[in-house]
Amino acid sequence: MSERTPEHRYTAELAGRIERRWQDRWERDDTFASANPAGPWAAPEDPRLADGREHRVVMDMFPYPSGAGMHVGHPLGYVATDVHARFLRTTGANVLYAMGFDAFGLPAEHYAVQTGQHPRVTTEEAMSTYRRQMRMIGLSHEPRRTFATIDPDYVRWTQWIFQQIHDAWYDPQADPRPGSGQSAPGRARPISELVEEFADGSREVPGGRPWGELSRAEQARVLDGYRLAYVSAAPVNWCPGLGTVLANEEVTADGRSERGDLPVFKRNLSQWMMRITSYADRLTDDLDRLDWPERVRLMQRHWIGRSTGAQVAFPVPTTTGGEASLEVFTTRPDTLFGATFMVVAPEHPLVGRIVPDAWPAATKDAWTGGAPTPREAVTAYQRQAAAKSDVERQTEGKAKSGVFSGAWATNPVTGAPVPVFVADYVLMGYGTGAIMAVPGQDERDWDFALAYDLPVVRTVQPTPDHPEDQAFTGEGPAINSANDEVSLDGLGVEDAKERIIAWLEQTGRGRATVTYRLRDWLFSRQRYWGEPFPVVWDEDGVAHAVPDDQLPVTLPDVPDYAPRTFEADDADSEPEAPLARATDWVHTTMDLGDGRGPVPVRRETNTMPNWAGSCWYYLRYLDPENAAAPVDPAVEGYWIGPREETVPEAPEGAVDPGGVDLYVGGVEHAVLHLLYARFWHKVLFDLGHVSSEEPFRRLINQGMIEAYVYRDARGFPVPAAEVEEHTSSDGGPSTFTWQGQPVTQEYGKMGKSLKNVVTPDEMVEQFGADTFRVYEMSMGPLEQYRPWETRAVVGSQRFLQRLWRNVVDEDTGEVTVTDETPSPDLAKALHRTIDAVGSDYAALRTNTAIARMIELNNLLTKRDTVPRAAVEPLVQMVAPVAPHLAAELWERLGHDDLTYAPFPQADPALLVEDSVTAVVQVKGKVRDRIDVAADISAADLEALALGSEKVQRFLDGAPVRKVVVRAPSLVNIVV
RNA sequence: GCCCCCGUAGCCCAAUCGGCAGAGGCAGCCCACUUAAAAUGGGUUCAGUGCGGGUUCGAGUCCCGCCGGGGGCACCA
Repeated sequence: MSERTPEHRYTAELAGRIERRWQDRWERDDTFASANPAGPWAAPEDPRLADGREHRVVMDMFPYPSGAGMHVGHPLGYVATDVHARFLRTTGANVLYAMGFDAFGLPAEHYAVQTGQHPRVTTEEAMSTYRRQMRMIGLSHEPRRTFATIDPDYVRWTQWIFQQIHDAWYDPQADPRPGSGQSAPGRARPISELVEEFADGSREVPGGRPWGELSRAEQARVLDGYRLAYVSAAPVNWCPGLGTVLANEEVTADGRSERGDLPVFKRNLSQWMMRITSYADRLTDDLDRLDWPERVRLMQRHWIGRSTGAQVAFPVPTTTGGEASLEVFTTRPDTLFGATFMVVAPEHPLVGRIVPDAWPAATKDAWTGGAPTPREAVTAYQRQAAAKSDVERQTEGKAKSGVFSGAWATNPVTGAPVPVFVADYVLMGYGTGAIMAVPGQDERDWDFALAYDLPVVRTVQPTPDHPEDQAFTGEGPAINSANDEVSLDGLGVEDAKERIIAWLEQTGRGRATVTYRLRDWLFSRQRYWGEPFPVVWDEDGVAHAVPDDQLPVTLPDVPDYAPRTFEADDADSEPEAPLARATDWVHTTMDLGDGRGPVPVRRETNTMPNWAGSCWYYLRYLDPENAAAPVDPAVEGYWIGPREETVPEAPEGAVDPGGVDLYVGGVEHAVLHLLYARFWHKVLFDLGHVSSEEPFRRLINQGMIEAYVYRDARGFPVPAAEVEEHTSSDGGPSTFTWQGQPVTQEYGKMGKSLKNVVTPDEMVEQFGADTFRVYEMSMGPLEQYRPWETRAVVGSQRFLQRLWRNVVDEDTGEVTVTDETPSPDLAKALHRTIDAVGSDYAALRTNTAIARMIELNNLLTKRDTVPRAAVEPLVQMVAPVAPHLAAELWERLGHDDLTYAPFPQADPALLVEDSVTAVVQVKGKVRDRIDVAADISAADLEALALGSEKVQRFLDGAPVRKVVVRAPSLVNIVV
């Protein structure tokens, strides 16, 4: 700083002093504490809980604290929610704004392995960096509501919720809970109610034997078929390079791990699953009742992938002389007459029972794969398919391979024999794992029919211009679709579907059905740094919940917490849980409360995925110190219970699902965290623990702040901060150099390896936190991606400096405002600004709010004196974005804390104009402007416009055909 | 291949219902202050809205077709 800088100029240095002072004061005074109506913090006398006062829960997706700390992109959403929370406090609402940490997970474990420290130590360090940075930029989180997912008290309730889910089953016939907005039956119920129904015979036990005759282990196995959290040996995604199994949502389309980009293999492993598929309908339907970005709702709908169609039975003889029923799922039952062959997945369980000893007479050479018998052909094909990784299947593209099973099924509508093929383009995990192939109307089936010389029957009339050599997947009248009992000929696709389903149901050959792309959620991981399952196994191999008084089950210390990883493509490796190494911890005795007394047990050694902690943290913010429940029901109902009014675009008559009022976070969680959390929340709703049906009522995806990357001639990134720009004189594009060498510019993410990271710490140091906040908020709409440009930050600093100077003399530090009454023009400008800024804040249009405030501030700057009555409301308006500066000015202006000072009210009388400038157009082009009274009548305005000299000149005597008048602003004359 | 989002000054962005293309910021240029520079203050230049059609009295905004950028899904029967 030069000695010539005025002593009281709003510099980064002064800003820093002001900011630290107010941060200390807010902390000391507990300024941002919100009021709870019940639970351990009940404060019913708090005025904010009075009738008619609003309440709002505002939150961000909590961070996963990495050792590197935040760069300027991370706090974008945090600043936006902070601005909104601060604004809402000035409207009198009880505002809950809190932040915690998502602290379990693989990166923390990796980082810990690298640094040789326990993950808890490195995680705590990272969290304290984040806390420092969040305090530094003035986020108004409520300190007493913070926690981390690794806190034992939090883990205790995560484990408790797991047990609730484990001890529940989904009854598709059960009535929804009262108050629910569900349109169809279905609800989770306690598993004890299922046991009662089995025991008293009101529900048949699968397998047919009476419940009492089943052994403990047999009963457990039956219940596993119902529990919402269960152990299954189904094929799962095994990632040897990470040493853990992964959920479908964590595997990319090309069969690699989302984290680390390593190969993933399908393996049959015994793992914990969550029965999220039971909620598929509600998870799809209830999206309509949420105020979420359309693309996120679309992504969830696609992920759940509900499709309606029919299940149809094709009879097929078995090798033992009997008859089996090969069930297929189709979305096009109207094309059943064109089903000329069938395809089953290589893993289909029926394959073993239908493959004959010898090739039947009609077998074509191309069908056998060169094998002497069907059994050999099928076995060879199965082996070949199993050895293929998903990556290989991908690279093979759409070329169809397969082999004839030797079996002929019967098309139930035509009675014709159809050959059954085994091919890997049919997936065991979708539908029934078997399809009826209709080459005439399906491209994949067409390709297969072509490759294996199979007949094609068109059952939908193609359009005249449709090529002969392609499947026709469009709409058209049915053809070739009749038997003695039913005819679809001439019907459109929808009508044909309806008629054939009716016939199938009448004759017992099939039924309408719904199928989903969504699979159950694989919930166990082979890693150390996660929540231990609150589960032990007894000597019968039965899983038991750890009794409630022994929660939380805490992580044991192990000699080596690193996951056991393997060569990335070692598909045959076996997962190995790090907790299994803590043998003293694993083998213990426990009284399971079933009358047996203490028995030897083995602890579950898998841990939960890190999604577990983020599935319910928003609930814990509401009541973080409750020792009796995850959240007091009265507290939950107050904060996030259903509202009277629905979200803006909810369907007519919908019931509001409740949930957090504003949730801001990245779109990368569209089908992971956001789907999982919705699922848990619905289970908790069904079991009566919460009154809301959804966790997040309104969601906004904040955009990402990106940055330019500069590369030298070798393509290596150079430090972006040291690059010099050279503008060209002829208006062409700029060139860039680093240390005299030419470098290229590209646009991308901010990252350490790209040498373009800018940290909030640097920005606060150079400009102050308020300037940093104003800059981030003025860059554009919250949802937008935008490039960071450090040299542009000075614009925000100038704004705050000018505001400061409008109140405080830079040389003396004296407050200079006057008590004069603002001129009518200034008063109008002020009230228009108040009106616009208020609605902009409410709608989270902070960028335009800031532009309005700059405009008003520039107006004040031009004046010789600044009236107190004009600048005080401006200080209040600026407070959400620049809270420290505003608090300081507010105090210097002679007031107390402004956190809860009511937002300025616009005087409606000052919003209306006495006169306006009306535009007169001739044929849509502006030809004149005239000042008219704001309440001028259409007829008067038209007369004025037609009388305009300029207009007459442009009309040039041409007859007027039509005059469009939009009083008082516009007239358009058409000739 | 299918689906979704976005293209407005050199750059970031405004423009409630279809009604004057410009609120705000950066950069550039000019001026003041300064021995000078920085900082600060004042002023100012700059686009007809990616391209081509259409609807309309009137289109950045609505419709159709392209082009470019970003994202999601991808043998899902």
